[in-house]
Amino acid sequence: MHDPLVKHPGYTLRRASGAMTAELTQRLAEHGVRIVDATVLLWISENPQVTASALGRALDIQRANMVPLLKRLEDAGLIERAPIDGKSQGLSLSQEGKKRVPAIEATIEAFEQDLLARIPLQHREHFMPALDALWR
Amino acid sequence: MHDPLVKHPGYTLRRASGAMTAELTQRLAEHGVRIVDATVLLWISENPQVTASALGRALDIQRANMVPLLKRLEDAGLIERAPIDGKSQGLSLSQEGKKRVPAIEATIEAFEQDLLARIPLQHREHFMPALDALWR
DNA sequence: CCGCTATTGTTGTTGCGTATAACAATCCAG
DNA sequence: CTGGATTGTTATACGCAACAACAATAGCGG
Repeated sequence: MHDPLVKHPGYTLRRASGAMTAELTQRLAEHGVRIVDATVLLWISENPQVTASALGRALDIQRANMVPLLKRLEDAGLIERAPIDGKSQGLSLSQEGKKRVPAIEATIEAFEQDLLARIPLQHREHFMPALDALWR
Repeated sequence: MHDPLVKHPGYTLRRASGAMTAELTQRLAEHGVRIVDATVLLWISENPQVTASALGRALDIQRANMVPLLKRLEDAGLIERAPIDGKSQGLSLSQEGKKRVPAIEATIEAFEQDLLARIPLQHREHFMPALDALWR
């Protein structure tokens, strides 16, 4: 069977991304969070009192899609909202959030390490710069 | 605003993949096909009389999800099915399909070129091998 | 040749991520 | 003070992938 896609960086990029996403999803499931959740939690952890809009802009998530996401994290008791003014609200980790985020962060960190480790040494250092060039 | 994700290859991979996917989606929309459609069309073009199951295995698409996909391509008059035996059917491009696939292929090829061109020269040759290591 | 297992195509349903349009309330700059 | 921009929110839709189940058929071992 002849494979017309082997040499296509676009297709390969999508496949690699899918595979990695699936694996990280599974690893994070043990903490009861999705990838997006973890990403948001990390961001809030590093930037307390961010606004939902600013968070969405930073992670390229539509304001509208932020709503159920944050509600989920709030219902899980991981984040808290505090009104900044009449229309904005600052997001921060709850006590429970602060307790659980480190483990989530460690999981992600371990994943990133494993990911890099799979790339042959001579290509490894070129990986991030190449990817960065594609969207930044 | 501090960004805790800059150095994460996993996150960057997902972002880059998303950005590229969005762009290719838009380019292919002018031909009235989605990315998956185009991928399937190319594969059928290179492997006439493939079976739906084999196609699914090659592209990692569930047999079940193949159904609406192929129906869409058939309704669009791009592919044809011919029974091989009582339970399998061979897929091939229709006349219309053969007429339109080259333009689709050219679009993809141009996209892949543009994608590679965005990667700084010194990293470019390392891109595919690195990606391949992540899922093959 | 028969029977059992594997395969094929299909249906239905679900989840996740993302996109768009619209709206009320609020902020802010001129 | 007013008008335009911003914020959070609702509702809705699309694209892709996943799972379970099923009938029909193929193909192999005995």
